[in-house]
Amino acid sequence: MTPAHYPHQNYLLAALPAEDLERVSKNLKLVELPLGEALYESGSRQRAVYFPTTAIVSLLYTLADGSSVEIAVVGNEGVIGVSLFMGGETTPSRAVVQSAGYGYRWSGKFLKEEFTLGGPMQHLLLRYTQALLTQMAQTAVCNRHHSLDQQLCRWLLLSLDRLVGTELVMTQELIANMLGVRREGVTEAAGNLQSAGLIKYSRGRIKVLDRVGLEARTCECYAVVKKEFDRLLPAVARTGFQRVDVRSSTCCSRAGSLRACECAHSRRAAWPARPKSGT
Amino acid sequence: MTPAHYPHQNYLLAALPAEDLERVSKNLKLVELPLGEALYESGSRQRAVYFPTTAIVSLLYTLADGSSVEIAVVGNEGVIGVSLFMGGETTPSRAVVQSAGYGYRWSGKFLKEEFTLGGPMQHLLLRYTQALLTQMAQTAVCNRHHSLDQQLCRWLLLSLDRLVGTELVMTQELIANMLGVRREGVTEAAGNLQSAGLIKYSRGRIKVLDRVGLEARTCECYAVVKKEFDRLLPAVARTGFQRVDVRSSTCCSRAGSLRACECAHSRRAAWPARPKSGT
DNA sequence: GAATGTGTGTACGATACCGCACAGATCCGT
DNA sequence: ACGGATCTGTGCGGTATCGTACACACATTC
Repeated sequence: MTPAHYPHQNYLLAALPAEDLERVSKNLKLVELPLGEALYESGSRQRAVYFPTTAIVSLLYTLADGSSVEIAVVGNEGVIGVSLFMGGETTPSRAVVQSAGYGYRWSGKFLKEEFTLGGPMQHLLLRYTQALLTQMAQTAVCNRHHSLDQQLCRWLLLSLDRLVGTELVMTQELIANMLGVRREGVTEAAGNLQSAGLIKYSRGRIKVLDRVGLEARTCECYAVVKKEFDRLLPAVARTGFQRVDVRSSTCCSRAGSLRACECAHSRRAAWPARPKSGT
Repeated sequence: MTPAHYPHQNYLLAALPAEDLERVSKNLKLVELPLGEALYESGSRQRAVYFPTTAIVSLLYTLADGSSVEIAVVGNEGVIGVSLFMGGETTPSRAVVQSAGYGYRWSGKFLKEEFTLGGPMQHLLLRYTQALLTQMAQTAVCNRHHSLDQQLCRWLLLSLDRLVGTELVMTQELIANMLGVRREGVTEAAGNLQSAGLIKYSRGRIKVLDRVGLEARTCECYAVVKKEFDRLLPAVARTGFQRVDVRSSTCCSRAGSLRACECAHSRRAAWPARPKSGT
């Protein structure tokens, strides 16, 4: 069971028109992204962008005292390294693989060439960046106003949306680093969710039992971010999917939204894994 | 004493090469931006971008329960309405004038035309957007990790950098809304700063007495954001200033950085008002 | 100079999270 | 089976901020 890899497992790449994807694909290189690997460090010059397919990457900021906070999370809906096309070349934050998997590496040289064409790729990258902007803004909001319980729900949902299945491999210690809180705080919050029957925790594995329950318990921040991603990057199923070997069946063709169907034939219908229930 | 207004009072516009600024200026419209005016509301379609000259604008997010948080602050170093060229047209946040003044309005139609040219204006707008990204990220960090005292210092400094002079007109109530805390909390924090001799407070007027002291007392977030703005938008003095009636004197010509000189001839050397002392 | 409104200072219990310390539980290599 | 490492649970005092309530200071108007 060695799963095949395709560029269109990343939604941004999948959203490209056929000819653009073909041109771009020539320079994409499939890379493994092991847990903990840093795709770039604070202030270091970035040489390439990464389009995750099965990996999840956190954008982290590390403070002078060593503590850290997650600024945003990127999975197969996005790209790591926006500063390359935004023009800054570096950022003060780091990008660390939070969940091991694969992704496509695209050299900065080719990226910039493609970007200056002003075509669909530029358009997609900029819209994605706006979505990222929203995610960061909402992280700021959430950090200020919401309880750790709520933030943990939000974080679980954001991760879940970028994964296959309902299990995440992640210690409480790591989650604490992401959320910028104590490990004990996460233990307590996770305990609350577990008693409520929403998740099942065991030594670095979190099984989500009741996604709808999580959505009910989280703050508005999750929905705001998700809605904005859906709004800004809606064209995926229309433009990309049907051309590359995923047959357009009824459930998929009606998409017009990043929201994927849950039917079995889709190699990755993970982001988002399900329609949002509440709002 | 009616001060004259020029597009190049905004640093982004000032950074444009002569011919570009000339072309762009034709469609710029000077507008007054009174305190409290909303340049756009959450989710509403934006029709134009604004380049503040003397006004300061806050990007605010308002929660379902009515409380609000400032996501970022924009003055004469930037532009309001990035979603217009990023492609989203709207954002979940609002833009509210925090300090009355003037700015230039640029219709979305002309903006998009100019943007697609891929020239200096596109370049500048994207780099500015990256700086904005950093500011938002750092706001998230700060909200998580730093004390209200520190955050107030950061906020005062960010505002001060975008103003002429050392006095801000702003009630504690409003500051509390920006920082997303109670008004009483601001009273206490401001009291601390006042006892320390750093500021003087009186009924909606804050006079900054010791800027260096504020910088010493604030968290690293301020310096990170400022440094990133300086790094991303350094070319102002080189490209823009010398052509438009500000003579390039020794102190200004060596700039190569947004950091303006403090000599008297500069119409607005307010952002940043002074070299940062610490770090 | 009295009345009203707006802005600021203070007080006090409640609470969420912190920092630390340590115990129990599970996993892994030998 | 054992020992060590890693992960999770719990307890406790400390602290920053919250929510609420209210008194005071200053400005404007009549």
